[in-house]
Amino acid sequence: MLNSYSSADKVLLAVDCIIFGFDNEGLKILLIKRDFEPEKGKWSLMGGFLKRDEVLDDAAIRILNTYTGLNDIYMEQLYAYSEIDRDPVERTISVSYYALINIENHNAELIKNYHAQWFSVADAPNLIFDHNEMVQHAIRRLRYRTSIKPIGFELLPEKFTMRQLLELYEAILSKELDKRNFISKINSLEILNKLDEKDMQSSRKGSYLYTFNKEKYEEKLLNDFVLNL
Amino acid sequence: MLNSYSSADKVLLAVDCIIFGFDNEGLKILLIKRDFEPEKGKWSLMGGFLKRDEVLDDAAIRILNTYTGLNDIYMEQLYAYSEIDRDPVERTISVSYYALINIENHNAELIKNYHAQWFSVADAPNLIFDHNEMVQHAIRRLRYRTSIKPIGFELLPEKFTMRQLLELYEAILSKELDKRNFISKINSLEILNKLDEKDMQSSRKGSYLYTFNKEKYEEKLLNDFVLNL
DNA sequence: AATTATTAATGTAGATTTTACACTTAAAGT
DNA sequence: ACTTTAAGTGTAAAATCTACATTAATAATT
Repeated sequence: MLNSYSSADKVLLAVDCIIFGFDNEGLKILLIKRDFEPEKGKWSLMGGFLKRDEVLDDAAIRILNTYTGLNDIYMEQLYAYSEIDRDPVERTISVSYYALINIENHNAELIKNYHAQWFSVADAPNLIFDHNEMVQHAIRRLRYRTSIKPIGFELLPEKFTMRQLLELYEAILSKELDKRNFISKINSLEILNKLDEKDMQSSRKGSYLYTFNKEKYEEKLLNDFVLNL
Repeated sequence: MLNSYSSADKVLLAVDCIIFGFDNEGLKILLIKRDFEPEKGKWSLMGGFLKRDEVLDDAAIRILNTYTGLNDIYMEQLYAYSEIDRDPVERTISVSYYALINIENHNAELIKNYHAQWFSVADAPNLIFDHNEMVQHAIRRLRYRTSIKPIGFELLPEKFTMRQLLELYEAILSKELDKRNFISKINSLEILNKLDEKDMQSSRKGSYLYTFNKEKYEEKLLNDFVLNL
């Protein structure tokens, strides 16, 4: 019988999380040093096994929480990896998820509780299993996402300057953008509130701070647009 | 211990295949009438369980072959579905795949061997489990794909008219396209060979037949473009 | 043989969008 | 008051996109 449930093989199903962060040094990913075998001591994505009574989205949230203490992070499913020997211990299929978080808001907790560490995407260490591939895949997805949905709310501090937003986009797309063109394209999305307040850290003149207009931002999350940067 | 392999739950991992076809009536999907419980007799995607020694891509190919006799169909992974009760018999996570095939080349075999049937995407029957959702998801993906990669090679006969190609795009995007603008945009991709031969079925005047330029087509498959139709 | 009917094939002007590019301004520091 | 630094701002040319109508080729009909 082709489709008998009882004769079908069962497998371990893992979830691995790619967490992107951003600070003024650029785009970062969060990695942990494995504290168990195999590959103990090597750098790795945060991963764990799906539980019997759990959906994948929840597993991703739980696993992220386990390793970082982070709560309520919206993660997006990326891809299922199934090479036979991708995990040397036992046949394991892994579904990857990615999320964007703000480094500064969470740094303290991270460092305190776990051997987790932020790395620049550009010079991250070699990772276990197929995790390097997952990261590359996630970056591609993030780039694509940037062209159809707003980005930044999750990655930037609540108040941010236009330069910070520009540099975020430059980091994700890994190319230079024209400042004036960028500003007018971003403004045309109408997702920003310009505050009266200025940030005086970065220059003598100071630069205006912005916040995201949450309603407009979320509307744009639902209704994709096309943004050619 | 957080990550012990031995204590982790194992699950059934299924693969479901969304097969798109195209003929002069529009975009179609291929469905089977389940010949086993649960939901025996209802319409369903072609699905099966991943084997222990098999990667997902191969499982998709095997399952498609099992239900249609089709070989060597390139399928693309779509998404992993994991709602707890999505399959009423047993906890099953399903990874969906989609593919594009040419209806005419394969019809005979299909009908002969299985209770498989083509349905217009527009008026397909209600499907079991979460298969409706999978189909909707696949259509969205197909639309997106159409805007960044060439399409048609897998769906159209070897020789086809510009009108057939136009109607394929219209079916996928479910909107009318301006014929002249379409032609010039497609031509700018430089993936077509115009033959000296004409198809005389469709009109008195006859319309030129085209083939895809395989090299150019495959190059464009690798290097995405932007196609605004 | 001439006429009719049908779909194929083709080009352009105006609107919109994108791109490239440089000077002035505000404020702090000296 | 002078210097320094990054912020802020507009436009003209180029490229792309859109809307749109006539002629051409052939088979079928008379």
